[in-house]
Amino acid sequence: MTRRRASIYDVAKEAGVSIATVSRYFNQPHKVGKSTARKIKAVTERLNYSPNALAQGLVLQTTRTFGVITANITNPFYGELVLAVENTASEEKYTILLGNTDNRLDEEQKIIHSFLQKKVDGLIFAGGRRIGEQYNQHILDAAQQVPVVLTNHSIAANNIYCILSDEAKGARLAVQHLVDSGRRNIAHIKGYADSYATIVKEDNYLRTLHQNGIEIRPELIVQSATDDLAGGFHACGRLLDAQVKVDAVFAGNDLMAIGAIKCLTQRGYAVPESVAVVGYDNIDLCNYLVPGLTSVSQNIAELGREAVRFLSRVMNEEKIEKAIYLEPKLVIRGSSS
Amino acid sequence: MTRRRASIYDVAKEAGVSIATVSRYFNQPHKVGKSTARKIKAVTERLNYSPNALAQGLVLQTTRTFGVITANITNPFYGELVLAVENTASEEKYTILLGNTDNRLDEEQKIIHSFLQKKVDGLIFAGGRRIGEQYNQHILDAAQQVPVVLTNHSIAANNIYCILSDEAKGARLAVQHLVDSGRRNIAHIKGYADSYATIVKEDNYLRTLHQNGIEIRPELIVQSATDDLAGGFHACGRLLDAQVKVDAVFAGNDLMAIGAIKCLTQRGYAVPESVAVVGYDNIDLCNYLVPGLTSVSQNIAELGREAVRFLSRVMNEEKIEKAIYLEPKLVIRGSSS
DNA sequence: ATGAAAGCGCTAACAG
DNA sequence: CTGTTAGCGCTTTCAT
Repeated sequence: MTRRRASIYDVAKEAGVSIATVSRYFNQPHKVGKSTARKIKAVTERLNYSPNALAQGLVLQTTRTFGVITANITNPFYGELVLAVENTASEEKYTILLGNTDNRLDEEQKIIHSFLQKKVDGLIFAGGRRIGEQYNQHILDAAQQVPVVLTNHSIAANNIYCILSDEAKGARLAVQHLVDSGRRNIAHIKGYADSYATIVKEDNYLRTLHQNGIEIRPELIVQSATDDLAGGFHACGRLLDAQVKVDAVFAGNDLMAIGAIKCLTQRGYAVPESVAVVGYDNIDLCNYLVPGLTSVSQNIAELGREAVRFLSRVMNEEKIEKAIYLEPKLVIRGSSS
Repeated sequence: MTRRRASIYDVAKEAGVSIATVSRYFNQPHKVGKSTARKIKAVTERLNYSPNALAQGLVLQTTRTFGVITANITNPFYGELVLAVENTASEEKYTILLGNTDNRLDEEQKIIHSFLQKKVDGLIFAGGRRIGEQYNQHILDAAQQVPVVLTNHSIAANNIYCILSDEAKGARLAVQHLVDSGRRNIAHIKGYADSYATIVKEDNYLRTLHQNGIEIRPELIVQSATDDLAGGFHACGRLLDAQVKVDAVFAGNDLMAIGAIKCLTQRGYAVPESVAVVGYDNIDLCNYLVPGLTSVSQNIAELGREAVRFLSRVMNEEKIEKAIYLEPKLVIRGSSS
């Protein structure tokens, strides 16, 4: 049923040449005689031969495989990111191993370990990272063995490359927009407390309010248990339970924003009339919600493309910068105007 | 910077034993003496050694890697499916390679080829497959080498296993629900014309109308160019342009339904008051839309889990059925009542 | 309980 | 232009 595939020996024997010549036929065709090449080609096709990547990997010390580690692939933000990564990788003849951490450190460690054992040529951490030494150590360890790319997270170390969209600016754009629309009671739904992105966003939420001379009210900042639909929904519920005056919500990402809108609507608040909502990430879905969701665009496709580029340039031993920055952009839709 | 990792030889030398013993320590620990084991353990930790999976794969003829091929990972349906697959695979110590075909046959072929070359132990096709011989041939070829699992698509052949949710029944549930709610002008937005799922759904849409004595009007069936948000939006636009009387829409999947709702709302139709909308897949998002989206549930998590189970049971040479069926379930929400 | 050696499939000197 | 051979890192008989 699953019979052994032809090996390079089978091809060599059938074609009446040595395995070295067969190998050359695939890797340095110009070094093979015309007629020999023809023979090998014929046999290759007849036997449906193609080189065993495991054996190649063993001798070449490269697998043309990248490991992609994501927090939650069901979040379209990561879906779009992984898509871009896969597409770019595929163009450059790389393949990707996908791991999902579910935001759990032990899972992440297991995945890294298994990817390294499988000899990936590089690792891409697709966002969602936490801050704190314990979260960095195994990244640093991994970087001892393969180049590592971090998206929206920064660790300064050898062999670690970062792609940062300026989330500080993004958060300011979002909050300033709400202020400019006349909102003064702007709540903030935060993602994971110890995530880099969360801290930056909250910081700039506070900063922007302050700059506009708006009083900061701690009760307007709610922590979401998870950074997804359910998280946003429940966080918003707690906000409203507290009976504070709210006329706008800035959520840490689009899913939480959508969850918040659901909650607001259920409780009779009109969006955007009584409460304006702004999300973050600008996933494709924002365009198709009713009303459309105002959000901060991260240029997800470019994020993914650059992640792969970093790695493949390291592979090619090109000289490269340690980090690049992508500009965020506010996209205004119906949920806030 | 990326220095060579310790090999089994390094460990053997440091521990003063042969490589065979080190290998046994990892694979058949009971065959290794207590004190020898202690020595090896110490060296292993000091050298941070772990076996090279490439070399293991080469000799063991198994990689503990499955290839997962998806049409469009940004669709949360596939996201949730891949999540379930990844989780289950991880539990069973497997790792997954992810490929995205973007619904293109040539891409699919390239991915299959590359996965087989990397010696995956099995292949999972996560939905979105087309009908037609040219779409089946390379699946059949692949099944010559590794077990193949198809979700929501059926090919009867050796080494191919199918997980089918009864989409015929699902479609009937959806349409019957609309009929029962008093709708008589039920439109259908179809996905890719040559996809198995599309054909089954349209067929049962027609059948259900017929059984209820409702006249079938071909102009109520619109073909979407892509089975995503934009596709649903534009297909619905064409439907409305035609000025036909419509009081309900059954879309081939949730994304198309969401796109349709956006279109309807933009043009002043109230959902569900003037037009009811039902989707398919019941992605998590359905719960959080305003109004909630009525949809047919596929039990995505079970779909993914079973896919991996099939493969791992084949690996363990267990006897297994060729196909299993999952029951669909209608989940009624605000978009239709 | 342990070691020697063959072999998994391939690439890259090196020699001719 | 082509063949021989060592070696990538590992598992597994077969001896001892």
